[in-house]
Parts: sequence; structure tokens; C-alpha cells
Amino acid sequence: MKKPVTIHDIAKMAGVSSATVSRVLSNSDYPISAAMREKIQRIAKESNYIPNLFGKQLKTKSSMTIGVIIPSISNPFYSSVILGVEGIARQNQYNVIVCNSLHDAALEEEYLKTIAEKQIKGLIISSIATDKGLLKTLIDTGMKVIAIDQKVDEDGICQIEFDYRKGGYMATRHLLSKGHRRIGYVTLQMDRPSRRSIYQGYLEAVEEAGLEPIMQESAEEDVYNSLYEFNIGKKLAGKLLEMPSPPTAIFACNDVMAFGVINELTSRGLQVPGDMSVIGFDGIEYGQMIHPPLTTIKQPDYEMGKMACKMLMDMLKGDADEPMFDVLLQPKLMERSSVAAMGGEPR
Amino acid sequence: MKKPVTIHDIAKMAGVSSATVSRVLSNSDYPISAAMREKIQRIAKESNYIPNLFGKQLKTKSSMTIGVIIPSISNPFYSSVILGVEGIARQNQYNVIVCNSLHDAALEEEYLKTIAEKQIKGLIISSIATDKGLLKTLIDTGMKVIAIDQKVDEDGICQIEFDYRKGGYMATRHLLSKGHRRIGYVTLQMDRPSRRSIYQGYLEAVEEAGLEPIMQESAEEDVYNSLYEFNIGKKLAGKLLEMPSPPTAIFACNDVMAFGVINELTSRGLQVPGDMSVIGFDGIEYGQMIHPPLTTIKQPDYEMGKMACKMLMDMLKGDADEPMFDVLLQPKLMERSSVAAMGGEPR
DNA sequence: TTGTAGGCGTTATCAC
DNA sequence: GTGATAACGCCTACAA
Repeated sequence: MKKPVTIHDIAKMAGVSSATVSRVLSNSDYPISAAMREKIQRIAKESNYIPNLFGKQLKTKSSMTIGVIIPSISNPFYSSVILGVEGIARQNQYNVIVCNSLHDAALEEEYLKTIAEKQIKGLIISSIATDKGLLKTLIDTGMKVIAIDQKVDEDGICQIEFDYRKGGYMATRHLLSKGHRRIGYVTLQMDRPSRRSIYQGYLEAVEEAGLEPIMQESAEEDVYNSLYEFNIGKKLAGKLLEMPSPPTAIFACNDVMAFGVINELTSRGLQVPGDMSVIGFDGIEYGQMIHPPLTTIKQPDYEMGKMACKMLMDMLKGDADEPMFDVLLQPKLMERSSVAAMGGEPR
Repeated sequence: MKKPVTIHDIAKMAGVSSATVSRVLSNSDYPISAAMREKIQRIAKESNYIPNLFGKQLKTKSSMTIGVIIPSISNPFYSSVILGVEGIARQNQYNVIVCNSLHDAALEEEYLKTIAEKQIKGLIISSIATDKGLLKTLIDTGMKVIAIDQKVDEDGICQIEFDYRKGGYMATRHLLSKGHRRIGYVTLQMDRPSRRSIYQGYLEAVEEAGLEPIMQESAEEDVYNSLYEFNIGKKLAGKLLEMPSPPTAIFACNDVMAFGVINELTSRGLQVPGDMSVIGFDGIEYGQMIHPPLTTIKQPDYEMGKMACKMLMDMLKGDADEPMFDVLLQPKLMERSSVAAMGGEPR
């Protein structure tokens, strides 16, 4: 395991100075004789030269890397976001480093530190922490930050959000328009802005229609595990069914929860949507694979990633004029087959 | 946006040399008077000192980072692997950088280069490329590599694989044991070792039972998109059904394909498993959420990630004695509800 | 067109 | 215990 070859080694082999080698190998537009250039490139290739980015980055103070902090890639919603981010980053010769905070504020902070130490100047974050202290000082030292999905109320942070409230409103309106009057809402613990907003939308639509909200919130702190969410969906659906006057339609705060709801209903012998309508939220692909295909509210996840990265690139390049505006991505109703119109009188 | 504070700045403020500051801030066990230590730590904190890893890493030649190259995190199987890897890496103070090759050999090579330039000494890879040239030269320069999932036939690479062949065999045997005699197999393009192995297992079991294989392979080059795979599942199931003498059970090369198969059967009015049994492969969580819950072969994905990372850590630490053995993870039958026993005569 | 030399922020090897 | 000082690999004025 011999030690790696450096530009100095190459310089020696080529009988030139390391400056010349550097100029050739970093593709600068510095004038170099064609012969020299070719010779150096040949030697570099033959000796399997691998540039050491530390040296370069220490000197140039630019890592060409952005960071992304999300709760967990195992959530298909976030993995879509990431793929969107990476596509744009790659186009701009940037690398992406992904950090899963796993819904752990301490871990999020640790990653934040690492990112800062790696001299990363751009960050896209879906923050779950409530203490934004560190984040704030990083911004003060020049880090560009884009908050996605979860709102961060700090100066100097661009927001790219979904209009969760409207999404919640739309879902509920859809159920209403199908004649449902008793609409249940099941949700994970409302410890995050996004979840509270969806519920807001639900509430608004229900109250607007002069109806009573029927809500079940999970008491359990959530872990990022789909199966876990699925089971909460089952459980909360059960609670709804055991009410004296159960709803005729159930709105779940995300698709996996909706899968749980449908599963519980089915296993109790109820037909979806015949006996009970179900609508989800997120629009993950698996929604099209289950039976019945899930009617849901689609959040443009991949697009969110692309847009966040585009804005970040802009901020990173034009170091003066930062595009200080927020983006509110619009939800879309995906009408599939898990919602039916109420026939006649409510049971 | 003032420039970041360095150990020299802190040294100046504390009236000491930068060497002392470095010794304190890098937690070395070098003897320093308690007073001095405390003073420096205080100043560092007050001035929001952020160490520059480039400097450190340039000096120490160690990046405390490992790389992971996989086809795509949008595949829940791989995202599980990643989560397993990260857990172990974190325990060892290592960072992980994840690269999605998106089933593109050129991109995989590009990432490989970046990883090398970042002076990363450990790599876990599920390679889709056929030309392992670069990988080989990297190993020669001392990079430790663990191949997961997809076998890489090169010296000096540890393999952590699933026993795909046995998994295929087990699935088929299960169907056989339920009395099925005409068992269809649907698969994505068999351009990868893993897929060929599963088919091998299927073939073996079928031939052992003195039966004819009934196979449908997708002609389309695959993209990493679940919905796409789902649709291929539907399509191939359709082909199977249109045969003069269709099978009574279908084995799909992965769970998402199986979802497609079930969907197609259901939409043609067939009952699963009443009219047709279906078995999948992978054991992703969504399999428990559909109806009927999918019987499948579980691959221990999370464990694979953990094990791969553990082995890598060992190789990275003990630089002499490398644990040169391969691991073959064993599949497990997850019996759920999509397979039924054949009653009486085959239709 | 090429070379020289200094420095990026850190650690490590000496001295004191 | 603490301080100079020399690397680490690369880039980049400035000089030739």
C-alpha cells in the first residue's frame, strides 16, 4: 500500500514544477503548451493520480457540497425529495451529503455540527428540533439554509413548504362533496407544524360545513417506522368505529396511516369505499398498489427537492442578492377509488 | 459575514500558542494545566469556534468517513440497508456518505472517483457496473471494499450477500408444499447476479419436482421506480393468465412486482389466494399493509447494513489482519395470507 | 509558457 | 506544560 501520488510526484516525473502540473490537472484556462499539457495528463493517468480534495478545498475554501437533513430516508416522501435535490446538485457539480436525524434532536444537532466542520455552505433541512440556536449561529457565519416541509421561524432562511392547511382542507372538502357529514380525522401526534396545519385545514372545512370534528390523535411519540404508523392507523380507526355514532369517511394524516385504516376496516368486514370512505395524504406510490387504490392529496415531493436545491444553488452563487422569498407548493387531489359518494341516508 | 475563527485567533486571544489550543480542542490526552484548558475552551465557545475539518484531515490523512453506493434510496430495501450502516458507523464516530447510482454505470464511476478524492478509505457498494476497473485500482491503493447484495468478483473484496438462490428455492418449495404444480415465475430483466440466482433457485425446485418452469421475464431495462416495477408485475401476470394452461401460483422476483401481480389478478376478478396464490421476495414493510398480506421471502436488509459496516470498521481499524471471509445471509419465509393450499384438482 | 514561494487550518515533532 | 516550526496537498500571486 504505497502512498498516493501527488502533483509534486508528477512534477518530478515530468521534470516540471508542481505549479504547472496543478494548472494542467485542475483544468484551469491558464496557457500551457500543448505538448506539456499532454505529457502531464499522460503521466497522471499512468500513475493513477487521484487529487486530494482536502488540499484543494483547504486552499479554495469551497467544498462544492451541500447538506440535507431529513428525518429518515426510509420515508418514501423524503427519499423522493432527496432524489430531486441530487439531480439538480449534480447538474451544478455539487455533491450532496444526506443526514437522517431519525427524529432525534440531538442527532440533528450533531449532524449540523459536522456539516459546519466540513465547511459546507449550503443546507436543506426538514428540522425536527425546537431549539434552533446552532442553526442560527451557522446562518450568521454565512451558511445558506433552506427549510423544507417543516417551517423554521428564523431570519435568513428560505422556506419551501407545502400548503398543508389547504391540503387538509381539500381532502375534507372532497369528502364533503361526496355527501359525507360525519368525517373522522386520524393523526399522528401533532408535535410538528405540518401536522397541525393539516388538521387546521380539516377543522376549517368541517366547521365551515357546520359539522362537528371527529378527531383521534395518537398519544404515542412517533418513530420513523412505517409499520408503526400503519398500526397506529389501525388502532385509531378502531377507536373511531367504536364510537356511538361512527363516521362514514376517514381522513388520515398520511398514506401509510390510511393503509392502516383500510386494513382495520377490511379486517372488521367493512368494505372500502362501500361502507366507509378513506382518504390519505402524501401521494406515495404505494397508494396505487393497494386495494382499493387510495384517494389522496399529492404533495410534489420530488419537485420540492428540485426547487429547494435550485434556490440554494442561486443563493450559493450570487453571494449578494439572495432570493428572499418563500415558496408554498400547492397540493393536488388524486382521485382514485377509496372514496365513494354517500348513498341515501347516513347509517 | 466575517471569516471563521481559527485556532490561531483563539491562541491570540488566550495569549498562548496555537499548539496549545490545538491540543485542548482536539481532546488529545496531552498534559495541559486545568486552568489553561478551561480558559481555551471558554474562549472557543464564546467565539463560536468551528474546527475546519479540511485542515485536520489534510494533516491526519483520515476522513472518518465511509461511502455507500447503492442503486437508489427510493427502494425501501436499500434505505433499510443504509439505516443499518449508519447506526454502526455512528457508534464508531464515522460519517457516511450515500451515493445513488440510479442504475447508471457512468454515475457509479463518477461517485467512485469523488469518494476516492475525498480520501475515503472504506466503501460499501452494491455495484451495477460491469467494468470493475476503477474499483480494482482503488483497492490496490488501499481502499477497503465490501460488496453487498451484488457479487463483485475481484480479489480483496469482502462479500455480504443474501443466499438468493436458496430464497428462490424456498419460495418455490413453499408453493410446491401447498400442492401447486404449475408455478409461474415473473422477473425483471435478469441482468444482475441476484436476479439470476433467484431464478436458479426457482428452477432447481421446479425441476426437482419434475415440473416445467413457467417463466416471464421483462424485456424492459429497469429504472428504479417502484410504480414501473408494479406495472411490469401487472403486465407479466397478464401474460401468464393468457397462457393456454395458466399457473395456479405466481412467484414474483420482488415484493413490488408481487403487488402488481395481485393487482392484475384482482382487477380481472380473481381472488388471491383463493383462485391464485402469490408469493413475493424481499419482505418490505408494505407487504404487510396490502390485502391480502403478502407471503414472501424476507431478506434481512437492516442487518445486512449493520454487518457490512461492522466488517468494514474491523478492516479499517486492524490494518493488518483483514477478515477475509464472505457472509451469506439466510432468507426466511414470511408466511402471511397470499398463498393457499391447492384444493382438489388444478383448474 | 513556466517556476518560485507562500499560505490555507490543522496536527505533530521537536525543543524549552 | 508550553511554544516554535514544519509538514499535509493543493492553488495562486508574482516573478522570470
